[in-house]
Amino acid sequence: MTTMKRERRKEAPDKREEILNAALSVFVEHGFGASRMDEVAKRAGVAKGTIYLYFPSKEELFKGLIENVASPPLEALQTLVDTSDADSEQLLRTMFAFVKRELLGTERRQVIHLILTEVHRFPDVARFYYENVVSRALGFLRTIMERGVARGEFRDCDLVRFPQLMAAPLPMAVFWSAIFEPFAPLDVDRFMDTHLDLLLTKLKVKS
Amino acid sequence: MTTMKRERRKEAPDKREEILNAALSVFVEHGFGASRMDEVAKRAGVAKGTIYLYFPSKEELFKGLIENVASPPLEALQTLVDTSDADSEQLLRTMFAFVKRELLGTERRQVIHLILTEVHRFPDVARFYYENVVSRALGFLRTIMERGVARGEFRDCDLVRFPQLMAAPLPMAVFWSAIFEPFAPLDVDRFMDTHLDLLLTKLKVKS
Amino acid sequence: MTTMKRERRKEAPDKREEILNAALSVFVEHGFGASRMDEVAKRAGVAKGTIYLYFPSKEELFKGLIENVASPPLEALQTLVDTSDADSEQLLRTMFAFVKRELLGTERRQVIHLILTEVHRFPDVARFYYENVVSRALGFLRTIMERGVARGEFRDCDLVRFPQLMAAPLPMAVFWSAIFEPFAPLDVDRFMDTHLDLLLTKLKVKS
Amino acid sequence: MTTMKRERRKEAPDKREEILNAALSVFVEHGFGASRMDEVAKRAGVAKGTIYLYFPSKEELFKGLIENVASPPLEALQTLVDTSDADSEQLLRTMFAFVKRELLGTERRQVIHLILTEVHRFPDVARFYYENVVSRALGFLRTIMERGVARGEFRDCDLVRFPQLMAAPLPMAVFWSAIFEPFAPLDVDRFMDTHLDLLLTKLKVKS
DNA sequence: GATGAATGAGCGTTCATTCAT
DNA sequence: AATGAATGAACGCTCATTCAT
Repeated sequence: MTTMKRERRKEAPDKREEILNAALSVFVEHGFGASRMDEVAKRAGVAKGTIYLYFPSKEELFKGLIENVASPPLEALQTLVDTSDADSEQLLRTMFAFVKRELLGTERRQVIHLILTEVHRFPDVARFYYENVVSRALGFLRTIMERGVARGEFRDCDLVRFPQLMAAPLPMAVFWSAIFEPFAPLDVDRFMDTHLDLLLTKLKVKS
Repeated sequence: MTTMKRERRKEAPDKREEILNAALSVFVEHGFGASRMDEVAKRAGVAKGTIYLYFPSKEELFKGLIENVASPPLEALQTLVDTSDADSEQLLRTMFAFVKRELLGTERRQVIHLILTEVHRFPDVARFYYENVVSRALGFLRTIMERGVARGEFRDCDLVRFPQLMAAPLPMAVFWSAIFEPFAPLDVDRFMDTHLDLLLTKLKVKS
Repeated sequence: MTTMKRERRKEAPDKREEILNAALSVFVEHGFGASRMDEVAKRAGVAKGTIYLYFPSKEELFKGLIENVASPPLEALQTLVDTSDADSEQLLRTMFAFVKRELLGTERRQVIHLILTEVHRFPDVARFYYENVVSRALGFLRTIMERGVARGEFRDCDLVRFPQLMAAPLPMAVFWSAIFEPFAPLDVDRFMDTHLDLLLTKLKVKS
Repeated sequence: MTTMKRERRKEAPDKREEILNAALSVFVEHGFGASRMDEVAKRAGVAKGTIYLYFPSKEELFKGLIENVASPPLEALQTLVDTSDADSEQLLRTMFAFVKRELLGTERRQVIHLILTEVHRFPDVARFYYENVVSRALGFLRTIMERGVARGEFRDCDLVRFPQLMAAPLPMAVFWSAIFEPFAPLDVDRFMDTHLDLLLTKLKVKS
């Protein structure tokens, strides 16, 4: 009856979002298969059935989670690639900085690990992830390279056909952090920098 | 009933080994969570209960299995690195050929995938793996590079400090094959060649 | 808010009736157990909660519904039996024609099926049904027969004591249609005609 | 250690049979849909999972139950029809006596009711029931009639084409017993006798 | 009265593990 | 040692019912 009666309402943090956050933490902690909807519900502060008002199944919840986590950085990258007027080297440097900061430097790193370890048993999700995330991200890399070649800033080489090679340190870093970090830490920043240097050495050499 | 006690062990084609082999194939096919002890038993040709005479639980079976599958390729690499009298570039090329043929070109690729996807749930296995497999393999790479630099064949660069970078395409290729192959195939051989070319461009440039 | 109290009831096209109609169609389609209140609400054009303003539970909704669906055909039969001046055979033929046309030839067939399959779970509905529907309908048959015997048109036989026998093809036809129709269709019209012929053969034989 | 240690073993009443009996009593009591596997297990004196060692699903358990209940009388009828050397009227009388005694006079009556009320939601089971029970039983009736006609004992009439008509009192009796028995009992024996008389009146008249 | 988001008990099914033989 | 029938806890999902608005 007082004005504070329901603190929840003040924030009204979108129940869907709450569920996604809860799912994120539970899935990251236990993996998708070992996570129980009961626990997602408990952490989200809702009843089990409520989850199913927002997501038709556990698998769709997983998809929603992927989308939720991947969208902001993808949009940011899209904007970067579309609007930057820097030269290609600078653009690539900016992109690597972004990946270090936004992907490897946040909990998103764990989500990538989650996806990579769980997705193979759900072909449906795998396809979704490929089409909505992976191919878009690789497309950005390919665009940068093709543009660099067209402008005469980059050398034309097989890297253009294998953007996966430019992205290869990402899974390595993600897995290393998730598995070996406690006893064999990796300086992810310098690791990425070294890779960037490797790429630029190739791309900038006059052929 | 008692005088036969010793002979029995001789005849048995090592039931423990049979179970481990069966487990390997089942786990590779379905992953840890989705594998059923029933199927392991069936493939091993034993009763379900028998597995529990050799391994106290499904987890221990997995651990026992995973600690036993990396030795042969490592021995081959050890020999290669120790005995080759080729120049450093040639040695690196031989090593890449070996990885393409023995790791990525066989079912071992799926074993690597299995390990990468499941090992984070077994920290002690992770440690075992790091110490006995990963650090040894990375050590080979580091050795080749250091030797190359010492001989003046390779340029001294940060790659020496990040052998993980030379190995980064391995997890990428393994995951790509396991997850996206059906709808976005990757030419793993050319993928690895391109990476090798990338490395050599860096290592061979006169600074 | 209060002066409108009476008018509301006038405008509303009897929401209770809407719900009952919706419930009838849903229950007929799926049976009691498989019917969802959600769908009843949707077909009635009301919110789920609204149903509970008119019926305290799904069971009571079903009971309210089932007690209200048998009257019109009974009134028609009542009129038929009371006013017809045809001879007894003709009256019986008219009655069978009515049953074929009005019960077996319309969706009412499915309503009968619904009642027969679900009523055993609601003993008070069963009693209501016996007293208000079944015994009345059987009474018509008995009346026709007794009158036929009294007039010397029908032979006096045990059929008079078992009007259920004259009605027995009804449940058979209803169930056959509901269960076996797709792979073993029954020509219900000729089925009923054959039964009528059977009855008349008995009733008209000079003893 | 004593000889009585496990009384269970003495009877060893076939766990599958125990489960079927339990299922019979539970399904008859609550209907198929409302029955819980938990309760079947409890009444069978086994764990829930044990049921699934014998039946792959609740629906298959239902099928097993139907088969189990229907087989013995069907075999008996088969033998009767195949081996009897009585005349057709006598054979029909024997058959009706059998139905009265073995179907309507035992718990099988309730199983028939169960099937008729539940089967329409499981097209699979419906087909199974039609093919394994209904069409066989109707086949017996048709055989008797055709044989009777061929021998000149029965009149050739539409009854031959509608054996369902000869069986029509069965669902009527089953439902009456299940629904109205408490307040309007039906003398099922005389009911069936009257029907038989009705049939014979038709079949024996010289056309 | 009317709404519909939220609830949570309930169910069929699975499968790692046990244990009497 | 070896078996495999039996166990029962666990889980994803449903849906009748409630209740704050």
